[in-house]
Amino acid sequence: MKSYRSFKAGDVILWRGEPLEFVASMVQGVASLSKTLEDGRTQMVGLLLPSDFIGRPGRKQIEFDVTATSDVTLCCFDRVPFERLVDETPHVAQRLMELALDELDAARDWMLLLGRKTAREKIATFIEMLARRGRSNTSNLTAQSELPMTRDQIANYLGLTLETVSRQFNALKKEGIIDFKNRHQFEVKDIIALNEATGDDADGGVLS
Amino acid sequence: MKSYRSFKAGDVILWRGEPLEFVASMVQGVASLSKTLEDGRTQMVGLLLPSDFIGRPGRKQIEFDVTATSDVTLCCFDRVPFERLVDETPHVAQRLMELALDELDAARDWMLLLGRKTAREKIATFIEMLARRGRSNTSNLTAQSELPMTRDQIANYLGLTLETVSRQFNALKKEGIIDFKNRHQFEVKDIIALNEATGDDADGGVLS
DNA sequence: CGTGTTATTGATAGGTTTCAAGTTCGGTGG
DNA sequence: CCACCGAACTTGAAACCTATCAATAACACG
Repeated sequence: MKSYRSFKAGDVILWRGEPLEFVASMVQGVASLSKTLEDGRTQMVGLLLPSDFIGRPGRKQIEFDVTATSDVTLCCFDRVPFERLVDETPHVAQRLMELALDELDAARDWMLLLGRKTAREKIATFIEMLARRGRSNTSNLTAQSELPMTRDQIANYLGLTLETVSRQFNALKKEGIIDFKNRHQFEVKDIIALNEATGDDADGGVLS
Repeated sequence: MKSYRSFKAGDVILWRGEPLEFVASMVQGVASLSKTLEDGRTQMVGLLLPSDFIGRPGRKQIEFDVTATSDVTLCCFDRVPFERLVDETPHVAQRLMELALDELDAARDWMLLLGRKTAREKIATFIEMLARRGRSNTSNLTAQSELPMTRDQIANYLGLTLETVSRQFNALKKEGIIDFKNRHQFEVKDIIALNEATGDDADGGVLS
């Protein structure tokens, strides 16, 4: 009933519409949920990080593709016994509800970003999000952080083109707000300015 | 524990961050969920129609404003007894989970629209959505439908400006795809063309 | 019938995309 | 170990779409 499965960067984990035979928990790596228009334009509609959950009780299929962004390891459970577990354990059902509501909040934040933010604001928001994670609270927010995707994937996440992503990264670098150790390691040099560049309300209670 | 409350078009039903004292079910009218950036740009992140539910078990506040788009009547329940009900009735908890997952799917469709669709595609998608509702299945999709919001509200829903909304409506009218009886009553004259204008995959199984 | 709100229409400006070269980087095989 | 090769990224110029600004028109309500 429980098993581990691995995927290499770029592998498709689940296709849209495919019958859902298992649910899973992310063990390591980054995966993305994405939707595609008829002519090939795509938009990521979610990001899966370690400890995130794939699958939904009561649904036999999903409306988006799930793709491994980096190498991914999943801990999978057969769907049928899992659903029995959910039915019998109110605590588990409640936890799944929590997760769904968290995802919904995240989706709505992203809708604001996609619909109303400029390219610069989108990039700043994305960087701030990455920098905030890992270094979960007080400790120095200005340390090295990992950029876990290519420019093209970032563009699909932010509703931009890869060229615009590249330009905005380098603009922020030129202004001394961030710096790159290499293409996938960056450091925030000026959190205040970064936060101002997001277009959001001041600090969100994280800055001193 | 149960009561009815009315709001006039434009009234704010709930402010972001306000402690949530009740949950509610929409009885009549249209309400919208929206988020606002520091400088006033706003984006609707959801639409509430009759029978939709407001509130989330286990959460004491919400991360967006809820505003009455038209005159609205709500059927309200005090939060505390409602949560007791949810805890004690697995069937209700399950139903709420369903609703949350439906909202999540809708939010993700909207992310694709906001991130990747052109103004024309956004308008076409919006119109098709309105036309599909009410007339829930087979019966003539090409009847009068109601436009339940102002151009400005539509713009905030689609991530556009009101001028662009107006121009795209009139472009589709000029092409004979839709027609307006007045500013808030329209008719779809050519569903095929409308569907093609959405940018989505063919028909979604609704056309013959 | 005014009067204010909502919608249309036009002209212009601006931000992103698109198209097109280059460049850097990491890995691979000679 | 180094040269090469392809993928990922950067950079530039032009085109295009949408926003912005501004004026007019249509509508709804008293």
